[in-house]
Amino acid sequence: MVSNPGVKAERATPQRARKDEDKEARRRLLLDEARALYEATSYAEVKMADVAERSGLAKGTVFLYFPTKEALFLALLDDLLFSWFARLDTRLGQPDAPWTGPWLARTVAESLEGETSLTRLLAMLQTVLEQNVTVEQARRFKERLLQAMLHIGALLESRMSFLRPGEGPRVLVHLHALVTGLRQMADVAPVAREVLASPHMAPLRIDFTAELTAALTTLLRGLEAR
Amino acid sequence: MVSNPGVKAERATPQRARKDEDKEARRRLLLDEARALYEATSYAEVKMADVAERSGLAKGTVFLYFPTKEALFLALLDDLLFSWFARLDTRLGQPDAPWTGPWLARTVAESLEGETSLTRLLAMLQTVLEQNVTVEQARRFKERLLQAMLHIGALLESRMSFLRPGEGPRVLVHLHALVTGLRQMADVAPVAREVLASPHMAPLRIDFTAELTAALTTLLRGLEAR
DNA sequence: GTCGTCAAATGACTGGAAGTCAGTTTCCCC
DNA sequence: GGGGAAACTGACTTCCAGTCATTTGACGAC
Repeated sequence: MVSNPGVKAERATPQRARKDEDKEARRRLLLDEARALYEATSYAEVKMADVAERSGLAKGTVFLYFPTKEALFLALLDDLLFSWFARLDTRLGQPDAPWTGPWLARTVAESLEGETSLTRLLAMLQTVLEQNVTVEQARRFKERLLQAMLHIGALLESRMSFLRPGEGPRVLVHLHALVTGLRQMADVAPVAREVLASPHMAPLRIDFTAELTAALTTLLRGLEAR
Repeated sequence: MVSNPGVKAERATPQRARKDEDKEARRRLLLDEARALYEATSYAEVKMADVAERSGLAKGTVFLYFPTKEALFLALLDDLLFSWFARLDTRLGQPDAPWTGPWLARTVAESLEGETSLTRLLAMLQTVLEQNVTVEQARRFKERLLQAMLHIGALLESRMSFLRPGEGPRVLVHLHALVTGLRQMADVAPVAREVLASPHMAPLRIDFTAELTAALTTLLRGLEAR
């Protein structure tokens, strides 16, 4: 790779990332390429060598930035999850928000609409991603997750009067469970997709957004009706 | 392995399983050993070679009974799931059953109490187990799952008057989602267990049975309160 | 400008597990 | 008791995550 002397590259990352800034850019590049591959296939089908190739780097280099494949994908999940939390936070902050159960359910479900990568990764968090990762990385992730859940949980409690103290985060735990579980059922392996195509299988075909909205609405109604 | 001529073995499986009956016994043996290993460790840590060794067979033999590791564990899940369905069915058939929401929630949650293997496997169904399995095996599994859900779903509808037509199976879908999601959160990787031990992490520590009972009760109350 | 240094990058190599298959052995039936 | 079908075996292949000795480019010192 030879730099072109005629054109002044605009903040192109050099061949060697020495500054923290460039390292960060390289890290991002790897996450983006990993995500692109993951969206096109599945976790098992994404090879570290492919991530490297797409990024224009050698395989060994990927392992300088992420010690294991699981660490790479946990970092990706981290990224997607907390940027989603931030977006949800913004949406919930709208001044004209009605704060009814159905509204909240719809808002949450819709905010997860294009977030397939996020919810798919979330469904693998404990069974796959946390299996081969340093305690430190796991801690940082859980710590941030806790922060976010306490923050949003407190917001829920302050706005929805039927929630008792401590129930905000709890609702989020149930939400997390529903998201994880419904994504599993909705986002089905190619093999199973074929199987589910036949008409009588309809009850097992899940529309993620619709089902999440329904379940969450019901759950909130159940809390309100005590 | 030499058979002892002095003792007449009681229905011992011969070295070669030629009768269907003996093949079935061998299949069971493999499933049991796989389960034992899985309960002691995790999916990734169970090696096909270990399953073979524990069963007193060669590695190649395991692959005569199950074409892939995923197929072996999907068969195990199949076993556990449908025997659980049968037990649940029995429990629900008790003549003195009160058929209230909280009762149903408790009954279901309690029936899943010692079933950690079942729920752990369920949480991996789509993300891992269906990834490397024949269409045929996937079809048989889904087909049986559908049967069971329609059966139990119909039972729920007939006993709980607030359920509208078609909502029985739907409740089961949400139940499945909750089970899957809560098991993920409750049954945590060793790394994460250490992380979650600190006191301020309490909101992220989940008691599976308690949380499932709570969520399911709320969900049913929400349906009743329409 | 160029030279020395050192961290970044490389890619051939290792280890380990799933899955294969040609050869071996058992046991059923004639 | 012997012939043959098929169950079983385990060395071998393949594939991929992860390693590490070596190479190379960026940058500061002069």
